[in-house]
Amino acid sequence: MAEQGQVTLGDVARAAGVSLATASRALNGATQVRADLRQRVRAAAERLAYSPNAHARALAKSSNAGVGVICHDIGDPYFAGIARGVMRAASRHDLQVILGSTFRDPLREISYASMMRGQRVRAMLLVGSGFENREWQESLRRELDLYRATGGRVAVISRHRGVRADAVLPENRGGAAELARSLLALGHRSFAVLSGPLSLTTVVDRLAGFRSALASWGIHLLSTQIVEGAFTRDGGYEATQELLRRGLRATCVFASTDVMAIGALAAFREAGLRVPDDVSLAGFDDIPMIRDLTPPLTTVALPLEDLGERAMEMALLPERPARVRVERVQGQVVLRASTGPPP
Amino acid sequence: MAEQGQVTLGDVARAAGVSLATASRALNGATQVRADLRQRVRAAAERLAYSPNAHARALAKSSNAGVGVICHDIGDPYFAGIARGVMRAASRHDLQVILGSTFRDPLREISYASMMRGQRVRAMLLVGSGFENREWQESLRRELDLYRATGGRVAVISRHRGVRADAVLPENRGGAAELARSLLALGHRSFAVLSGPLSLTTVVDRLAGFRSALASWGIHLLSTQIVEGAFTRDGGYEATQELLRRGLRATCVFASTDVMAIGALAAFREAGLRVPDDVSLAGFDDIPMIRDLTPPLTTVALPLEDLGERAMEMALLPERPARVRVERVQGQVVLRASTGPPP
DNA sequence: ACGTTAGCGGAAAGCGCTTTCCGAAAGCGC
DNA sequence: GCGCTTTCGGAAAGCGCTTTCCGCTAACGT
Repeated sequence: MAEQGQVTLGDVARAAGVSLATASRALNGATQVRADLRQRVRAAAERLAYSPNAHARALAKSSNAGVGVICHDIGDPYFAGIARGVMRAASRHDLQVILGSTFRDPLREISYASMMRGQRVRAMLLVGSGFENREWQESLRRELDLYRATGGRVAVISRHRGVRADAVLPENRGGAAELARSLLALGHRSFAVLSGPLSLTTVVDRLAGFRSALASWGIHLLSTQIVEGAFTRDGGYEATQELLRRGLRATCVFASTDVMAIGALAAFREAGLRVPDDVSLAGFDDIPMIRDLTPPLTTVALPLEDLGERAMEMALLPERPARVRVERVQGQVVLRASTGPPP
Repeated sequence: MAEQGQVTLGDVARAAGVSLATASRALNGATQVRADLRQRVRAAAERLAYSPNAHARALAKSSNAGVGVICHDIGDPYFAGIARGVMRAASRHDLQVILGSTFRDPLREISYASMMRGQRVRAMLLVGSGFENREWQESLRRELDLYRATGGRVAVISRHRGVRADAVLPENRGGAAELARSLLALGHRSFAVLSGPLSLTTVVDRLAGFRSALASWGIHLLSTQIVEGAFTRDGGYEATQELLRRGLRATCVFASTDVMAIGALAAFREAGLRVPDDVSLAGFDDIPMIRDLTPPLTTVALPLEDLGERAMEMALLPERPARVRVERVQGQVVLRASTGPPP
């Protein structure tokens, strides 16, 4: 109980009058120990407020009861939703979660990965689209390869050209295409896109899917009608303002993510444009809050919490099979009041 | 590079042709090592893709470069915002973050705390109101005392009767009182409250503050006009429905948190009540999204990200002083369009 | 009642790293 | 040029736990 004092297994053993080895076995319950002894050890441990040193244990067993999770921004509802699923899964497996939030800095992503490798985490989860930059992809891939070489498991959610790993992949292309078809069915023939940073694969895929669906109707996106913005509410807001400055030549706007769409909604409102009467607006992800906007936002729904749970489970599966596993997750188009027929 | 192979400091030392001790010093840079040797060691480490085993290091130094953070629900925007601040601070100090999400289960809270004690984290951060249950408080307090007895530091955000720890305390009472005064100033004289679970100190404080401000105007809350609900959007939604069933006898409704207020807004809309024309609505916290609701929500703004950063910094301060430190954080009443004069 | 087998508990060898303690080598003054 | 101080690098002792290896006791069969 002293400031410096750490109660060790040895102390417990002594207090219980057994050997160190017996104490260890009694507490971990693997091998047989006489019931009364086990009881005595347990009691001693309790009495001394013994707390096994996780590092010593990890070192001795050369395995660790932790997993690492790296995301772009834990404050973003998209990641927060996924993180919730991850926590659930981890808790089921009695694994602690080490969290990294890169704030979209690729360097930080790599440094987190490296730190987690040093921690010898059981598995690593990369959440969110990777960076399109070859150099970083390369660094990250190297880091992950090293990690796997020592038996680590890697899974990713939605991403990462250049990283060969088990993956839970939202159908970004397919979802966006499906959304485009729904919008076409509403009668829209001219579109604009508020795109996230085109350095992210997710963004590229969603744009590609959307575009290809339009193309098969012979509709092309004007380059002036694609505005790139940050992956945030304000990014969407500003991109929309830019779009309006350029002159909106579309009856329907697709934002790469719901978060951006929220910003767009605000910008439209400020500009005096009514959604969906003057312009329709759709997003992607189905983060919880958008149901409560006015109007509620049309989107492609992703089961965020599931995504997290499934990726975690996947990373925890027994042995790495020869081929990477890929679980594709369909997005579900949800038409809400933010989209309607063109004016 | 083999499946099992872990590159150790010994391997690096051998490859560099120096002793193990020298290798350690060369890499950590504390003591003097000849420049050329250090270079050789660095090169060898690089070549072998050496990754220091964090557990071995933690064990040897008996100190760990991690902090633990326990919150109720990482998926909740309130915690997500705080978590963002925490991550920033931790990243500044090169500390890894172990995250626990209790999903409002006190048992899980205690088990996280205990696990983090086992991890010998440098500091522990408890985020979110504590449970009002004496028994849990007691268990948690014991766990934390044990943790501190071995030199651990604890800080809390917003909470925890029974836990004596450095704290960042949002002025829940004061903020709610201030809000009440603003609402009174708008002309309201009859109020209803959508309260979160009364087992949480935060909720109790906010209710008390609100109530006391009313009391000084001689206004009392009818017990039928206080409805308890879960701390979620749906909790707010259902509590509002219950309130309507009981008969709304108020011109203004105060929800303990913004998240609940969002549910309330939906429920009012469904019931055909216009906000703020028929009823005014206010929340607490100022989570980002409520600015974009229709109408934008009046609330008491808390600097969420700051809260996280400050608590983290506080927990990391050099030595524990004799008295616990307390930083009080004022909430700022932000009047938005969800409140107006009574009908 | 004796030999055999099974099973329990103790001693000890690590797990990979840090760090103290020392001896050796190098640099300095007079 | 000799003795002394100063550095620098190596050997070794842990950090707290798990686990193998073994000796011992107890239980069983005939």
